[in-house]
Amino acid sequence: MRITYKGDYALKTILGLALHYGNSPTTINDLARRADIPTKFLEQILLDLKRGGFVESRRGKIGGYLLARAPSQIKLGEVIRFVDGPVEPIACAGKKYSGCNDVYKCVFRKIWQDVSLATSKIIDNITFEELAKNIKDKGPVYTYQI
Amino acid sequence: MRITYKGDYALKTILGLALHYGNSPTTINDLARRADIPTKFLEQILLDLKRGGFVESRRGKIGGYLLARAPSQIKLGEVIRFVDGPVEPIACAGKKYSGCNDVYKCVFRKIWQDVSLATSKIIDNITFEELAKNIKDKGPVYTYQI
DNA sequence: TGTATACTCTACTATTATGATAGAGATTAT
DNA sequence: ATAATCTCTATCATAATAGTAGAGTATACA
Repeated sequence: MRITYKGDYALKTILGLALHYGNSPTTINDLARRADIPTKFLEQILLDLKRGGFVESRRGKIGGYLLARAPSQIKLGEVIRFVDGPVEPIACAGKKYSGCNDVYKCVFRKIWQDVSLATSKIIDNITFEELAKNIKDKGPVYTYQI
Repeated sequence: MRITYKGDYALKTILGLALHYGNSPTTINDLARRADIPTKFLEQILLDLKRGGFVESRRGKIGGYLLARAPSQIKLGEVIRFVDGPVEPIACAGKKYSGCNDVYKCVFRKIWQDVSLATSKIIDNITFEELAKNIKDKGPVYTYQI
């Protein structure tokens, strides 16, 4: 797994929305400013996240973005996989892979699968509700660093 | 962590040499043919591995490559890190990182560090001696698929 | 001492991914 | 109407990846 800037921005943005969950929509500009993300880049990322079913949008005045689901229903791993692709360090570790002559004899494949599993156990076991709680526990929301 | 072709080739090559440990040098051509690696690409990789202290070379007729250390003294993780870089999924998970305003408040950093640690525990806990043994246990050496 | 074999070194190239930027268009509250 | 806001497509610069090419150097052996 490698987290790109795009992935990093996506996670920070979802967290930003999670901290605002239940309230009015947040604008792209606000989200970009708070997490220090180039606005036009974030536009594209948010469109992606919308297509992925993670966020919803409202157009026009008082428009902005909202989470499409409760923070407790969004796992870290889901977002990462959607934005940055599979967590496997190499394609041959994937379940469906069959590119080698004899995958059963490859001693490395098992290791990459172990790594993938260990990674998944971590990222699929934490939701944005917990992440938001961690932030809130650290101090007033207006000072958070995401 | 992402394993590139270069990394994959490097690992397979070290394993190929581990299977031949104690014998005469193996030529680039042999290594390339056995693991289905483009010869000229493997040349460069082997020069890298030599600079990294993983292999030694003999020039001229009956020349070729040898492991610089016993397979039991070469860990998988060492080779991966040398060829493909740090295992951290994002730079901010590194020990020395200090790029953010306040890394202590970033809820993601801890997660990436957990992932890095879980990955390291796997790849730093297996040597090429064990990998070679796995191969040998699967059948005659001349049929191995690395 | 010549020559075949094999490693060494530097340069070059094609393709793709990444990280953006630009600008025109569509929607909506007031 | 109009200002604020999201939407969509195109474009671009840079770096990484995965090679390829070719001339040069060292060595065993006849």
